[in-house]
Amino acid sequence: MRLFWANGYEATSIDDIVRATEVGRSSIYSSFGGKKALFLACLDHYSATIVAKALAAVEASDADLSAIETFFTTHLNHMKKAGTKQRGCLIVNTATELGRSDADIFAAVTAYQTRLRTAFAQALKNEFPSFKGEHDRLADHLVISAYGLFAFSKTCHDPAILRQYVTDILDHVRMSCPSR
Amino acid sequence: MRLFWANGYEATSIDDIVRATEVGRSSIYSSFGGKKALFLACLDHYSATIVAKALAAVEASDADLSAIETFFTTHLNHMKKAGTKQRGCLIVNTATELGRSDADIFAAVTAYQTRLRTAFAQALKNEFPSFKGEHDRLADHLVISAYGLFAFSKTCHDPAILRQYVTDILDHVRMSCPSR
DNA sequence: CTAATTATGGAATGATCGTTCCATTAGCGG
DNA sequence: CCGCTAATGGAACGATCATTCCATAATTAG
Repeated sequence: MRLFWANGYEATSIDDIVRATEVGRSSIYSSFGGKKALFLACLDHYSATIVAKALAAVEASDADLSAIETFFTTHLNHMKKAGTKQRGCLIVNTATELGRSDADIFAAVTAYQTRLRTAFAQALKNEFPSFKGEHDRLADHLVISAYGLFAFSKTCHDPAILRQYVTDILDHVRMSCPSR
Repeated sequence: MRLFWANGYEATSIDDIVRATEVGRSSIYSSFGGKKALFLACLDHYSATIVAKALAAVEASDADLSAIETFFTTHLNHMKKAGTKQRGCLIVNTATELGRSDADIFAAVTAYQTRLRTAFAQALKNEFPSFKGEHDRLADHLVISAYGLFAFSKTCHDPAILRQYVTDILDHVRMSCPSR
Protein backbone atom coordinates (compact mmCIF):
# COMPACT_ATOMS: atom_id res chain seq x y z
CA MET A 1 0.00 0.00 0.00
CA ARG A 2 2.82 2.37 0.87
CA LEU A 3 4.29 2.05 -2.62
CA PHE A 4 1.01 2.85 -4.37
CA TRP A 5 0.52 5.67 -1.91
CA ALA A 6 3.94 7.18 -2.52
CA ASN A 7 4.40 6.54 -6.24
CA GLY A 8 0.95 6.04 -7.73
CA TYR A 9 -0.66 3.15 -9.54
CA GLU A 10 1.14 3.22 -12.89
CA ALA A 11 4.59 3.90 -11.43
CA THR A 12 4.39 0.95 -9.02
CA SER A 13 5.25 -2.43 -10.53
CA ILE A 14 4.66 -5.89 -9.14
CA ASP A 15 8.43 -6.31 -9.02
CA ASP A 16 8.65 -3.24 -6.80
CA ILE A 17 6.17 -4.82 -4.43
CA VAL A 18 7.97 -8.17 -4.47
CA ARG A 19 11.24 -6.41 -3.71
CA ALA A 20 9.76 -4.26 -0.93
CA THR A 21 7.98 -7.10 0.82
CA GLU A 22 9.04 -10.62 1.71
CA VAL A 23 6.17 -12.14 -0.23
CA GLY A 24 6.73 -13.67 -3.65
CA ARG A 25 5.00 -13.05 -6.93
CA SER A 26 3.05 -16.30 -6.81
CA SER A 27 1.59 -15.47 -3.43
CA ILE A 28 0.43 -12.08 -4.63
CA TYR A 29 -1.32 -13.52 -7.67
CA SER A 30 -2.88 -16.44 -5.79
CA SER A 31 -4.12 -14.13 -3.04
CA PHE A 32 -5.33 -11.15 -5.06
CA GLY A 33 -5.46 -12.18 -8.71
CA GLY A 34 -3.67 -9.29 -10.35
CA LYS A 35 -2.35 -5.79 -10.04
CA LYS A 36 -5.70 -4.02 -10.23
CA ALA A 37 -7.28 -6.32 -7.66
CA LEU A 38 -4.30 -5.80 -5.39
CA PHE A 39 -4.67 -2.07 -5.80
CA LEU A 40 -8.36 -2.21 -4.97
CA ALA A 41 -7.48 -4.20 -1.84
CA CYS A 42 -4.98 -1.46 -0.94
CA LEU A 43 -7.67 1.18 -1.38
CA ASP A 44 -9.92 -0.83 0.95
CA HIS A 45 -7.16 -1.28 3.47
CA TYR A 46 -6.31 2.41 3.29
CA SER A 47 -9.94 3.27 3.92
CA ALA A 48 -10.17 0.82 6.81
CA THR A 49 -7.04 2.06 8.56
CA ILE A 50 -5.80 5.51 7.60
CA VAL A 51 -9.16 7.03 6.69
CA ALA A 52 -10.91 5.33 9.60
CA LYS A 53 -8.40 6.78 12.05
CA ALA A 54 -8.48 10.26 10.55
CA LEU A 55 -12.29 10.28 10.44
CA ALA A 56 -12.85 8.58 13.80
CA ALA A 57 -13.78 11.79 15.58
CA VAL A 58 -15.91 13.03 12.68
CA GLU A 59 -17.83 9.77 12.41
CA ALA A 60 -18.57 9.66 16.13
CA SER A 61 -22.22 10.22 16.97
CA ASP A 62 -21.47 13.38 18.93
CA ALA A 63 -19.15 14.87 16.32
CA ASP A 64 -19.11 18.63 15.99
CA LEU A 65 -17.00 21.26 14.27
CA SER A 66 -14.00 20.52 16.47
CA ALA A 67 -14.03 16.95 15.13
CA ILE A 68 -13.73 18.34 11.61
CA GLU A 69 -10.88 20.50 12.78
CA THR A 70 -9.23 17.39 14.20
CA PHE A 71 -9.52 15.67 10.83
CA PHE A 72 -7.63 18.45 9.10
CA THR A 73 -5.03 19.05 11.79
CA THR A 74 -4.34 15.31 11.95
CA HIS A 75 -3.27 15.44 8.34
CA LEU A 76 -1.30 18.63 8.94
CA ASN A 77 0.73 16.74 11.52
CA HIS A 78 1.28 13.84 9.15
CA MET A 79 2.49 16.27 6.52
CA LYS A 80 4.82 17.98 8.95
CA LYS A 81 6.34 14.62 9.90
CA ALA A 82 6.70 13.48 6.28
CA GLY A 83 8.94 16.42 5.42
CA THR A 84 9.93 16.51 1.78
CA LYS A 85 8.48 13.08 0.92
CA GLN A 86 4.81 13.97 0.80
CA ARG A 87 2.45 11.16 -0.13
CA GLY A 88 -0.74 13.17 0.23
CA CYS A 89 -3.86 10.98 0.33
CA LEU A 90 -3.94 7.70 -1.58
CA ILE A 91 -7.54 8.23 -2.64
CA VAL A 92 -7.02 11.79 -3.85
CA ASN A 93 -3.87 10.70 -5.70
CA THR A 94 -5.87 7.92 -7.33
CA ALA A 95 -8.71 10.26 -8.24
CA THR A 96 -6.40 12.67 -10.07
CA GLU A 97 -4.22 9.98 -11.64
CA LEU A 98 -6.93 7.63 -12.91
CA GLY A 99 -10.10 9.70 -12.85
CA ARG A 100 -12.91 7.65 -14.36
CA SER A 101 -10.69 5.52 -16.59
CA ASP A 102 -11.47 2.36 -14.62
CA ALA A 103 -14.97 1.71 -13.33
CA ASP A 104 -13.98 -0.30 -10.25
CA ILE A 105 -11.36 2.16 -9.09
CA PHE A 106 -13.71 5.04 -9.79
CA ALA A 107 -16.31 3.36 -7.59
CA ALA A 108 -13.83 3.06 -4.74
CA VAL A 109 -12.90 6.72 -5.03
CA THR A 110 -16.54 7.75 -5.12
CA ALA A 111 -17.21 5.69 -2.00
CA TYR A 112 -14.49 7.65 -0.22
CA GLN A 113 -15.96 10.96 -1.38
CA THR A 114 -19.38 9.92 -0.12
CA ARG A 115 -17.98 8.74 3.20
CA LEU A 116 -16.19 12.04 3.73
CA ARG A 117 -19.17 14.10 2.66
CA THR A 118 -21.60 12.17 4.86
CA ALA A 119 -19.38 12.40 7.91
CA PHE A 120 -18.83 16.12 7.45
CA ALA A 121 -22.54 16.75 6.89
CA GLN A 122 -23.50 14.88 10.06
CA ALA A 123 -20.96 16.75 12.15
CA LEU A 124 -22.25 20.03 10.77
CA LYS A 125 -25.82 19.01 11.61
CA ASN A 126 -24.74 18.35 15.19
CA GLU A 127 -22.92 21.66 15.43
CA PHE A 128 -25.53 23.81 13.69
CA PRO A 129 -28.91 22.10 14.12
CA SER A 130 -30.84 25.11 12.87
CA PHE A 131 -28.79 25.53 9.71
CA LYS A 132 -31.30 23.69 7.59
CA GLY A 133 -30.49 22.59 4.07
CA GLU A 134 -27.01 24.03 4.01
CA HIS A 135 -25.17 21.17 5.67
CA ASP A 136 -24.70 19.27 2.44
CA ARG A 137 -23.46 22.32 0.62
CA LEU A 138 -20.90 23.05 3.32
CA ALA A 139 -19.90 19.39 3.46
CA ASP A 140 -19.15 19.47 -0.27
CA HIS A 141 -17.09 22.55 0.30
CA LEU A 142 -15.06 20.75 2.96
CA VAL A 143 -14.53 17.70 0.73
CA ILE A 144 -13.20 19.79 -2.15
CA SER A 145 -11.05 21.77 0.27
CA ALA A 146 -9.58 18.52 1.57
CA TYR A 147 -8.80 17.51 -2.01
CA GLY A 148 -7.03 20.83 -2.50
CA LEU A 149 -5.03 20.44 0.68
CA PHE A 150 -3.88 16.93 -0.25
CA ALA A 151 -3.09 17.74 -3.86
CA PHE A 152 -1.27 20.95 -3.01
CA SER A 153 0.76 19.34 -0.26
CA LYS A 154 2.36 16.95 -2.76
CA THR A 155 4.55 19.79 -4.02
CA CYS A 156 4.45 22.34 -1.19
CA HIS A 157 4.66 21.26 2.41
CA ASP A 158 5.22 24.66 3.99
CA PRO A 159 3.47 24.12 7.34
CA ALA A 160 2.58 27.80 7.67
CA ILE A 161 0.71 27.92 4.36
CA LEU A 162 -1.09 24.62 4.95
CA ARG A 163 -2.07 25.49 8.51
CA GLN A 164 -3.29 28.91 7.42
CA TYR A 165 -5.45 27.26 4.79
CA VAL A 166 -7.06 24.95 7.34
CA THR A 167 -7.70 27.91 9.63
CA ASP A 168 -9.31 29.78 6.75
CA ILE A 169 -11.57 26.87 5.88
CA LEU A 170 -12.83 26.53 9.43
CA ASP A 171 -13.37 30.27 9.66
CA HIS A 172 -15.35 30.08 6.46
CA VAL A 173 -17.56 27.36 7.92
CA ARG A 174 -18.16 29.35 11.09
CA MET A 175 -18.91 32.47 9.04
CA SER A 176 -21.45 30.54 7.01
CA CYS A 177 -23.32 29.28 10.05
CA PRO A 178 -26.40 30.97 11.50
CA SER A 179 -24.95 31.62 14.94
CA ARG A 180 -23.09 34.65 13.64
CA MET B 1 0.05 17.41 -24.78
CA ARG B 2 -3.56 16.24 -24.82
CA LEU B 3 -2.49 12.66 -24.08
CA PHE B 4 -0.38 13.64 -21.07
CA TRP B 5 -3.21 15.89 -19.94
CA ALA B 6 -5.85 13.18 -20.20
CA ASN B 7 -3.88 10.11 -19.09
CA GLY B 8 -0.92 11.35 -17.07
CA TYR B 9 2.81 11.00 -17.54
CA GLU B 10 3.37 7.32 -16.72
CA ALA B 11 0.29 6.08 -18.58
CA THR B 12 1.26 7.86 -21.81
CA SER B 13 3.79 6.04 -23.98
CA ILE B 14 5.81 7.32 -26.90
CA ASP B 15 3.94 4.83 -29.08
CA ASP B 16 0.67 6.43 -28.02
CA ILE B 17 2.00 9.80 -29.12
CA VAL B 18 3.28 8.41 -32.42
CA ARG B 19 -0.10 6.83 -33.07
CA ALA B 20 -2.05 9.95 -32.12
CA THR B 21 0.04 12.34 -34.21
CA GLU B 22 1.42 12.14 -37.69
CA VAL B 23 4.98 12.60 -36.48
CA GLY B 24 7.35 9.64 -36.23
CA ARG B 25 9.44 8.40 -33.35
CA SER B 26 12.67 9.67 -34.85
CA SER B 27 11.35 13.19 -35.18
CA ILE B 28 10.26 13.22 -31.55
CA TYR B 29 13.65 12.11 -30.30
CA SER B 30 15.61 14.41 -32.58
CA SER B 31 13.43 17.37 -31.65
CA PHE B 32 13.04 16.85 -27.89
CA GLY B 33 15.55 14.21 -26.81
CA GLY B 34 13.35 11.92 -24.77
CA LYS B 35 10.09 11.41 -22.99
CA LYS B 36 10.84 13.62 -20.01
CA ALA B 37 12.07 16.49 -22.18
CA LEU B 38 8.97 16.15 -24.33
CA PHE B 39 6.81 16.24 -21.23
CA LEU B 40 8.57 19.37 -19.97
CA ALA B 41 7.95 20.96 -23.36
CA CYS B 42 4.27 20.04 -23.01
CA LEU B 43 4.16 21.66 -19.58
CA ASP B 44 5.68 24.80 -21.08
CA HIS B 45 3.24 24.76 -23.98
CA TYR B 46 0.34 24.21 -21.61
CA SER B 47 1.46 27.16 -19.54
CA ALA B 48 1.89 29.33 -22.63
CA THR B 49 -1.53 28.53 -24.09
CA ILE B 50 -4.12 27.13 -21.68
CA VAL B 51 -2.85 28.82 -18.53
CA ALA B 52 -2.12 32.06 -20.34
CA LYS B 53 -5.67 32.21 -21.67
CA ALA B 54 -7.28 31.31 -18.36
CA LEU B 55 -5.13 33.83 -16.48
CA ALA B 56 -5.27 36.59 -19.09
CA ALA B 57 -7.79 38.67 -17.18
CA VAL B 58 -6.07 38.06 -13.83
CA GLU B 59 -2.65 39.02 -15.17
CA ALA B 60 -3.94 42.24 -16.70
CA SER B 61 -2.70 45.36 -14.96
CA ASP B 62 -6.21 46.41 -13.97
CA ALA B 63 -7.28 42.99 -12.73
CA ASP B 64 -9.71 42.88 -9.84
CA LEU B 65 -11.85 40.30 -8.07
CA SER B 66 -14.06 39.82 -11.12
CA ALA B 67 -10.95 38.72 -13.06
CA ILE B 68 -10.39 36.00 -10.48
CA GLU B 69 -14.00 35.01 -10.83
CA THR B 70 -13.49 34.78 -14.58
CA PHE B 71 -10.53 32.43 -14.05
CA PHE B 72 -12.65 30.01 -12.08
CA THR B 73 -15.78 30.24 -14.20
CA THR B 74 -13.69 29.72 -17.34
CA HIS B 75 -12.66 26.35 -15.99
CA LEU B 76 -16.21 25.59 -14.91
CA ASN B 77 -17.28 26.02 -18.50
CA HIS B 78 -14.48 23.79 -19.74
CA MET B 79 -15.55 21.15 -17.25
CA LYS B 80 -19.16 21.40 -18.32
CA LYS B 81 -18.17 20.93 -21.95
CA ALA B 82 -15.87 17.99 -21.19
CA GLY B 83 -18.69 15.95 -19.72
CA THR B 84 -17.58 12.62 -18.31
CA LYS B 85 -14.03 12.85 -19.72
CA GLN B 86 -12.53 15.30 -17.25
CA ARG B 87 -8.87 16.10 -17.73
CA GLY B 88 -8.64 18.63 -14.91
CA CYS B 89 -5.47 20.72 -15.06
CA LEU B 90 -2.27 19.25 -16.50
CA ILE B 91 -0.13 20.93 -13.86
CA VAL B 92 -2.28 19.85 -10.93
CA ASN B 93 -2.40 16.31 -12.33
CA THR B 94 1.38 16.36 -12.62
CA ALA B 95 1.79 17.72 -9.10
CA THR B 96 -0.24 14.91 -7.57
CA GLU B 97 1.13 12.16 -9.81
CA LEU B 98 4.83 12.98 -9.61
CA GLY B 99 5.15 15.29 -6.60
CA ARG B 100 8.83 15.99 -6.02
CA SER B 101 10.12 12.75 -7.55
CA ASP B 102 11.78 14.61 -10.44
CA ALA B 103 13.55 17.90 -9.87
CA ASP B 104 12.89 19.41 -13.32
CA ILE B 105 9.21 18.57 -13.33
CA PHE B 106 8.87 19.77 -9.76
CA ALA B 107 10.42 23.08 -10.81
CA ALA B 108 7.88 23.46 -13.61
CA VAL B 109 5.01 22.78 -11.24
CA THR B 110 6.38 25.23 -8.70
CA ALA B 111 6.66 27.87 -11.41
CA TYR B 112 2.97 27.41 -12.14
CA GLN B 113 2.08 27.71 -8.46
CA THR B 114 4.08 30.91 -8.20
CA ARG B 115 2.52 32.34 -11.35
CA LEU B 116 -0.98 31.64 -10.06
CA ARG B 117 -0.21 32.99 -6.60
CA THR B 118 1.41 36.17 -7.93
CA ALA B 119 -1.44 36.89 -10.31
CA PHE B 120 -4.06 36.35 -7.62
CA ALA B 121 -2.17 38.50 -5.12
CA GLN B 122 -1.87 41.38 -7.58
CA ALA B 123 -5.57 41.26 -8.45
CA LEU B 124 -6.42 41.27 -4.75
CA LYS B 125 -4.15 44.27 -4.21
CA ASN B 126 -6.00 46.11 -6.96
CA GLU B 127 -9.39 45.19 -5.54
CA PHE B 128 -8.57 45.79 -1.86
CA PRO B 129 -5.73 48.32 -1.71
CA SER B 130 -6.14 48.88 2.02
CA PHE B 131 -6.07 45.18 2.89
CA LYS B 132 -2.40 45.26 3.75
CA GLY B 133 -0.41 42.10 4.30
CA GLU B 134 -3.30 39.74 3.71
CA HIS B 135 -3.16 39.56 -0.06
CA ASP B 136 -0.57 36.79 -0.09
CA ARG B 137 -2.46 34.75 2.45
CA LEU B 138 -5.68 35.01 0.43
CA ALA B 139 -3.80 34.28 -2.78
CA ASP B 140 -2.48 31.04 -1.26
CA HIS B 141 -6.01 30.20 -0.27
CA LEU B 142 -7.17 30.68 -3.85
CA VAL B 143 -4.33 28.57 -5.25
CA ILE B 144 -5.11 25.64 -2.95
CA SER B 145 -8.81 26.02 -3.72
CA ALA B 146 -8.03 25.84 -7.43
CA TYR B 147 -6.06 22.65 -6.80
CA GLY B 148 -9.06 21.23 -4.98
CA LEU B 149 -11.43 22.17 -7.76
CA PHE B 150 -9.23 20.57 -10.43
CA ALA B 151 -8.50 17.43 -8.45
CA PHE B 152 -12.10 16.94 -7.39
CA SER B 153 -13.45 17.51 -10.88
CA LYS B 154 -11.52 14.48 -12.18
CA THR B 155 -14.06 12.18 -10.52
CA CYS B 156 -17.08 14.44 -9.99
CA HIS B 157 -18.20 16.87 -12.64
CA ASP B 158 -21.58 17.80 -11.18
CA PRO B 159 -21.84 21.41 -12.38
CA ALA B 160 -24.00 22.42 -9.42
CA ILE B 161 -21.46 21.29 -6.84
CA LEU B 162 -18.50 22.78 -8.67
CA ARG B 163 -20.26 26.09 -9.29
CA GLN B 164 -21.38 26.28 -5.69
CA TYR B 165 -17.81 25.76 -4.57
CA VAL B 166 -16.57 28.63 -6.74
CA THR B 167 -19.32 30.84 -5.39
CA ASP B 168 -18.31 29.92 -1.84
CA ILE B 169 -14.66 30.72 -2.47
CA LEU B 170 -15.43 34.14 -3.86
CA ASP B 171 -17.79 34.83 -0.97
CA HIS B 172 -15.04 33.84 1.40
CA VAL B 173 -12.65 36.30 -0.26
CA ARG B 174 -15.19 39.10 -0.07
CA MET B 175 -15.92 38.26 3.57
CA SER B 176 -12.21 38.42 4.37
CA CYS B 177 -11.76 41.86 2.88
CA PRO B 178 -11.91 45.11 4.86
CA SER B 179 -14.85 46.62 2.97
CA ARG B 180 -17.27 44.56 5.01
C1' DC C 1 22.20 18.93 -61.65
C1' DT C 2 24.78 17.18 -58.10
C1' DA C 3 26.61 16.65 -53.54
C1' DA C 4 26.18 17.28 -48.80
C1' DT C 5 23.22 17.72 -45.04
C1' DT C 6 19.05 17.14 -42.63
C1' DA C 7 14.74 14.89 -41.58
C1' DT C 8 12.06 10.86 -41.19
C1' DG C 9 9.76 6.06 -41.37
C1' DG C 10 10.43 1.76 -39.45
C1' DA C 11 13.00 -2.09 -37.77
C1' DA C 12 15.74 -3.63 -33.88
C1' DT C 13 17.45 -3.42 -28.85
C1' DG C 14 17.62 -4.33 -24.10
C1' DA C 15 14.88 -3.51 -20.18
C1' DT C 16 10.78 -3.99 -17.77
C1' DC C 17 5.87 -4.65 -17.64
C1' DG C 18 1.91 -7.94 -15.83
C1' DT C 19 1.06 -12.60 -15.84
C1' DT C 20 1.57 -17.72 -16.05
C1' DC C 21 3.75 -22.04 -15.20
C1' DC C 22 6.08 -25.50 -12.87
C1' DA C 23 9.02 -27.77 -9.64
C1' DT C 24 9.74 -27.72 -5.02
C1' DT C 25 8.55 -27.19 -0.28
C1' DA C 26 5.61 -26.95 3.80
C1' DG C 27 1.73 -28.27 6.38
C1' DC C 28 -1.31 -31.76 7.85
C1' DG C 29 -4.84 -35.59 8.27
C1' DG C 30 -4.40 -40.55 8.18
C1' DC D 1 5.84 -42.19 8.47
C1' DC D 2 3.11 -41.50 4.28
C1' DG D 3 0.33 -39.31 0.81
C1' DC D 4 -2.25 -35.35 -0.34
C1' DT D 5 -3.21 -30.51 -0.70
C1' DA D 6 -1.83 -25.82 -0.48
C1' DA D 7 1.68 -22.41 -0.64
C1' DT D 8 5.73 -20.52 -2.64
C1' DG D 9 10.29 -19.31 -5.10
C1' DG D 10 11.88 -18.55 -9.47
C1' DA D 11 12.18 -19.23 -14.32
C1' DA D 12 9.81 -18.08 -18.50
C1' DC D 13 6.31 -15.77 -21.52
C1' DG D 14 4.52 -12.38 -24.68
C1' DA D 15 3.62 -7.59 -24.69
C1' DT D 16 5.11 -3.16 -24.27
C1' DC D 17 8.30 0.28 -22.51
C1' DA D 18 11.89 4.14 -23.87
C1' DT D 19 15.50 4.50 -26.83
C1' DT D 20 18.81 3.75 -30.75
C1' DC D 21 20.07 2.75 -35.37
C1' DC D 22 20.01 2.79 -40.17
C1' DA D 23 18.51 3.16 -44.78
C1' DT D 24 15.92 6.16 -47.36
C1' DA D 25 13.64 10.56 -48.59
C1' DA D 26 13.62 15.41 -48.53
C1' DT D 27 15.96 19.64 -48.56
C1' DT D 28 19.35 22.81 -49.36
C1' DA D 29 24.09 24.53 -51.10
C1' DG D 30 27.19 25.06 -54.62
